[in-house]
Amino acid sequence: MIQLSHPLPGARLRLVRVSVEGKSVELDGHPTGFDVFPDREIIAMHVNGTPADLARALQEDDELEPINISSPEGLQILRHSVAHITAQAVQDIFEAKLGIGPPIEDGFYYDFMIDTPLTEEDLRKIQKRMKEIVKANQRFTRVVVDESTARWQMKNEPLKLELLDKRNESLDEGNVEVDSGELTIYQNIDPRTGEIKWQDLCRGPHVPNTRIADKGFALTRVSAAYWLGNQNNQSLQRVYGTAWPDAESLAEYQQRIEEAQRRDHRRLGQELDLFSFPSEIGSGLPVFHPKGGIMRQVMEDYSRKKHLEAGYEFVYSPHITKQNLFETSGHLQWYADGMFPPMHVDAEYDENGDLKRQGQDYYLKPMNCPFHILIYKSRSRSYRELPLRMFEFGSVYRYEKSGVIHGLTRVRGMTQDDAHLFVTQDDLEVEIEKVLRFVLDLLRDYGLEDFYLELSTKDGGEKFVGDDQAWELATATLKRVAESTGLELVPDPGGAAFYGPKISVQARDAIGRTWQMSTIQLDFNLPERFELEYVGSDGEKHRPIMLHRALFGSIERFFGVLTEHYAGHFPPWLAPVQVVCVPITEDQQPYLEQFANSLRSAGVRVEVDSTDERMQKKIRNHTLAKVPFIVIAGEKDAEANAVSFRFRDGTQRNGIELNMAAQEIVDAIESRKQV
RNA sequence: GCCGGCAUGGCGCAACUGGUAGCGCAUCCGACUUGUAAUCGGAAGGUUAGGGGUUCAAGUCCCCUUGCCGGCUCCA
Repeated sequence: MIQLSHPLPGARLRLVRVSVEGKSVELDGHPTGFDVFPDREIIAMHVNGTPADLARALQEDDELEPINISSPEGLQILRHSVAHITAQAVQDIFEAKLGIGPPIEDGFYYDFMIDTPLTEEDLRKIQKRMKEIVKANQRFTRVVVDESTARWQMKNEPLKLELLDKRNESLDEGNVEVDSGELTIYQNIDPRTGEIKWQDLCRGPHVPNTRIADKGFALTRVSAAYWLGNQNNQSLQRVYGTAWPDAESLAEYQQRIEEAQRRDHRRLGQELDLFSFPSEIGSGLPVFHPKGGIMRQVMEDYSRKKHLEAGYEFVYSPHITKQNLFETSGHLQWYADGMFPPMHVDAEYDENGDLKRQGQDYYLKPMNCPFHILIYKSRSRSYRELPLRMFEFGSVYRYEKSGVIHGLTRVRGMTQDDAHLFVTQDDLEVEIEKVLRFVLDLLRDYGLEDFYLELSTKDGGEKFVGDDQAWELATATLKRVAESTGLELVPDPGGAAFYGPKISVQARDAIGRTWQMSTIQLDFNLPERFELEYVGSDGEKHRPIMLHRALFGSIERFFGVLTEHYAGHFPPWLAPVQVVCVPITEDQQPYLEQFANSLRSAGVRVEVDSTDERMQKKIRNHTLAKVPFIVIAGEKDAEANAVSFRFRDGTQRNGIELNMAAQEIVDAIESRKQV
């Protein structure tokens, strides 16, 4: 047993026995968490499993666990507290009403109702004020209130009053302001005067004082956000910030952001001359330049080869079709908003302007599935030919809302590496398993290694086709297959499309960001709508099950993801230019030309830099262009029948014999390894 | 779609409160011929995204359109 406080001799004691991290402790007087956790790194605690402020008075038999500022929960509390400081600063400077201010990944935000939008300069002012508040070391103080007191205290905060109204209706769990338990207000109190500087309706807990935020925070941006995330509600000003236990962690975070910016595929696409978005063409419609073009070709060719090996058949379909097809498929009912408007053709009018011939509407296709279905339906099918796997690099067009278009990751015109599989109920599980393994293997070949799976299931609601039993069976099958991979499986209840559950493959890139890649989607809907059939061994007609499967999602998006994953340092097999030869003087040019020719005949993408730049400049140019192999030869190399390698990271290897050099380059390309 | 910001030679940027558009890189020409990240000199290149307006005068102020950026909402 540990005695934490030392009572005066002879004083009468009121002893409180609590358990601290499983150890029994006796405390005297009116102890709080501060008595148990004096360490400055401990900013809050769990009391009987519930997070609480350190200032909370301890009760007999309380079980206490510390919350360290650097733990995930501690960081959330810190960030939430800094959100309060932000709000106080904003209200000190502007006439603003409070929205909500929760912690988010790596930071927090706070929403405000404010007449004039905030600017970058305002952000600096707010941050300056925040520093003053931090310095003043205000105490976060929790006050339990009843509803009428809360309403009185928040009488000038219309949005908070709205939250109190909502509390009486139904409350979302995880709401940081109020929950269905007791109502609390957090007051920021000046430690010298005891004056209440600011207060907010809030569930807490919070750090003990503003000083704890110290040097580890920064406001990052302002933007608009809808009140309660509903686009029918008013638009608020959202201030984003980040907060960390110390200045070093903040700097580290800021470096991480900079690193992500350096990797931004939009920037690298420009710098490396891979692709562009000519505004003349239209928003979200990329063109691939020769360097990006060859990369795409390599990516696609490799994918084709693998699909062929895995028993897929290649099909082709047009980019537009008559309206009727998308009526049958249901796309026009469900997704008309996301489709480009129709083009009306073939209508003819006489000289009076009267209709002579009925025209019709054609649509750009947003999906390939109806076309593949028509191929399936082109003749009757036997169970013997199932599973039937149709693959197409299918170009689709979706009318994405203007505000969501983003580089190559969200476009209006894209090419899906799309496959549709028609399977019997009996083959379903085996086939899903095959598809999932195929997908993971192929992604690994492109250099992504770290995956987890997400299982999107239906969650009540009416917007679903197919009977419950079919859903349950399909969901269970997907789950079994997903689990068999041994990868982490994250449930996504309610995430299913209306026509079927799905597994999606999420990949983590080189700097730990996750991207949704492939989806494997079950479809109960389309086989029904198109009345797909096959003849079984029993001679009867049966309905096949359809699987939709996009592997990269879209080539464009995958291209963008790979660009960011590799930061433009593509492995040789993908790099647009694999080798550049740099002669030290003009004299070595023919020597290197010959070497380059031998590589070229082995299929290597190689250039000889015969410009009259100095060789240092050439090395710089090709390093910046992120060419995997720079092959240098001077007089010494030529005499020795050798060349020198220089790599993107600046390392070099000199005097490599010509055949060895060529072999090494070809091997690196063929094995798809990174150099 | 919504809120805010931005748009200047191929690229990256400059031009104070309105006063006749500059720089670096890249490009082209010439000189130099060099062992691992920028040789020197010269030339050419812009109706300041497009359209309209205010003004003696607009890159700069106002309106519309297009595109981009940061978020929100959305993503079959």
